[in-house]
Amino acid sequence: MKMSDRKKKILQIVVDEYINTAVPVSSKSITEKHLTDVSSATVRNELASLEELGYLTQFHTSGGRVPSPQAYRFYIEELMERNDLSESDLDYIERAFNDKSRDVEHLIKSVSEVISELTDYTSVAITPHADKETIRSINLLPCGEGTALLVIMTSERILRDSFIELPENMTDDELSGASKMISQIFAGKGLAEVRDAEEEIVAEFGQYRQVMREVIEALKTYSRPREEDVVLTGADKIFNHPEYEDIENVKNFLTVISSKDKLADIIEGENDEIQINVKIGSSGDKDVPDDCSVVTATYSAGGKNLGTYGVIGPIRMDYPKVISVLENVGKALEELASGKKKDKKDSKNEQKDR
Amino acid sequence: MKMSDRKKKILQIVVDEYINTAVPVSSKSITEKHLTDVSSATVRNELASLEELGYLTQFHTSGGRVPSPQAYRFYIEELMERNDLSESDLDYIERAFNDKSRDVEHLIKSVSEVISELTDYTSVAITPHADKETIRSINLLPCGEGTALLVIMTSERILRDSFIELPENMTDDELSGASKMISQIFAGKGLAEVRDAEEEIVAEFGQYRQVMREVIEALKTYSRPREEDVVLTGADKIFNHPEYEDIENVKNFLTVISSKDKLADIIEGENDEIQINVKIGSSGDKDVPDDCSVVTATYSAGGKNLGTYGVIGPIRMDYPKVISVLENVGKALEELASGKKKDKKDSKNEQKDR
DNA sequence: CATTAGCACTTGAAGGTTGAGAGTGCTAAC
DNA sequence: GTTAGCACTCTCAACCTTCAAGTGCTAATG
Repeated sequence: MKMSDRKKKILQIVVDEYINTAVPVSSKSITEKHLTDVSSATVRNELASLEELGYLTQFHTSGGRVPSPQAYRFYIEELMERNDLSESDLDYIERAFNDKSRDVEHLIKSVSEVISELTDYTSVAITPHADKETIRSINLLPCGEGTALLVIMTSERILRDSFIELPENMTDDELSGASKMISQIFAGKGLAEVRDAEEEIVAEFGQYRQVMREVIEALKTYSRPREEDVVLTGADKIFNHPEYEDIENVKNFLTVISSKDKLADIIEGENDEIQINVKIGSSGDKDVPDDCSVVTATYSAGGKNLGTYGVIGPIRMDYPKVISVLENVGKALEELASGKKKDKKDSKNEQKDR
Repeated sequence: MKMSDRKKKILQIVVDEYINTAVPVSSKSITEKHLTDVSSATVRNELASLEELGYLTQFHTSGGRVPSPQAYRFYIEELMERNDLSESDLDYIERAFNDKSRDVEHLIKSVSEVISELTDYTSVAITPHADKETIRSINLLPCGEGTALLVIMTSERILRDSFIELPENMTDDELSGASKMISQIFAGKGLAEVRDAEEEIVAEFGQYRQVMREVIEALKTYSRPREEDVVLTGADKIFNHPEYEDIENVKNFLTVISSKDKLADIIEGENDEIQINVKIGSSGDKDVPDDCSVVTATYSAGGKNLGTYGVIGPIRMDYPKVISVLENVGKALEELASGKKKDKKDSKNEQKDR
């Protein structure tokens, strides 16, 4: 059955209304507030039909109707009206990113905060996956007791959280020599590439074979997002939404967000080329709770991936608002990145508008 | 009024029982399970007296009695019986710390996990405060686009999360020069000392004044614990305890733990010399929720501070278990630290037993 | 043939009643 | 000082009733 325009209109009203009020919507309320030119009986017929099509559900026969996940998807695809952010919201974004963006790790935190604050949902962010980046240089800094700090500069950022064990009696000078040598060999190679080619590389390496092996070992820890790469902000925001008066929902939610591993899986989706990605309920096979939606966006500026950001919250989410915020934050980041580069080096990035 | 031995005994029974069952305890249950040689009426008299003394409270006249915060304090001071950990728990601790303790940041995570797992409460940990440490060396690594990574080696560990902005056109060689110079001047000084002496130091510094200023600026961020220094594990564990069936309690709890700042304040107490520290309810003026207890321990080995660890949970906490776990984890850490040092350098740390 | 008025029907939420069960406080006896 | 016994209080669950909301259906209407 084809959806008539009126059906669409009614579905849109239901979703809008339910998002705003969290109360199942009745035929009467529709005719009173939005569709004053038909009677509630007519709307009832349409509602019954929409229910048959799988867009609406009722908890019990006298309780009004609630959109199904399918309805939300349709709503986002075709029905939703973008509403612009308020002046104050735009201001807030403007002021939030002045010069904090020194590196991805810091940036990610403030962006995540902004998103959570403006949307009133819990925000999750994850740094871009290091695997695809190429190594620019490798530094080994002595730090006493036979260990060294490994600092890897990649094309995109700095990785600095690994320690390696040194052979006995290695002097600082030898370490510095090894550091330079390794750096030269790895420069220009991809992180994943080095990890996988392991044996050959170590073999052709003489004196510093052990150090080399340790370095490669350390590189392996970057194949998965680390805990530090996943940022969570505003977990307590869920209590602003009535679905979380129910302890079971809170339990679900908290269980998911207390594992950074799970979080990483959830928001690190296939959203490489897609700008904004919406997962509703258990749509995917991932371990998103049935009653949650996740909206994510991957930002990049000047070819540089700036991470994936998103919100996680109830299915009854204010999608227009969330999507607006994500879009506007994205714009602001692009401007910041390209503007900054221009200031410093006269970059050739053209402004991207959508 | 002086507490008779029997009163103490009864109070102990009440606290033990309530900790285990979470159900208000009645005079009858006491005489049935523990004090079989007196009648329930006698116990009732004692209970009434204990209530008058402020150790017990009743919700309603027929609901059995519940220990007050005061009772828990007394219990911990005088009544509690330490029970040894089970073999499997000891094993678990044993296996948990093999060679993960490469540096405090990593150590803190695994220790926190162990504590949460064994106690079944949410665990919080915080790295030692950098302020008291002395600087061993300072390294500036170039990382493109006019910025440098600042790596500070202190007496205790490595701080490596700051970036500083470089003057225009500074070459890598110049940077390396500045790095060495700054390192020499700061070596041996305390972190706080350098921060506070700011102006004098900068003044007597010539060529690299701007870099210097940036370095000091960066040092300032270590005066407070950073988000990365606070680790939270097992937040979802609270649902294993019946007090958190109540949404209000969950709300309180989640609000506190979702701010790393607040968490830091809570567990970073005055427990410098005290081994184990227990805060019950709103005993202090801190922002511990009224219905929460916090038990913390600060570990050190060989004069090296290893951080503060603890659990946060309901007032009705299994103190004997928690304290045992904290003690045993502490022992294991000491052994690990001294054992390791012995392996490597034949350290002179004598084994500390208690 | 789509629309509508009208009405019976279903359901949950709120409020009240009741009885059972638990636990205490008190008193009088030992 | 201890205890048996009993009246009293309070909660909890079950049950009922009433009320309001909202629907589905039917028959009338243009």
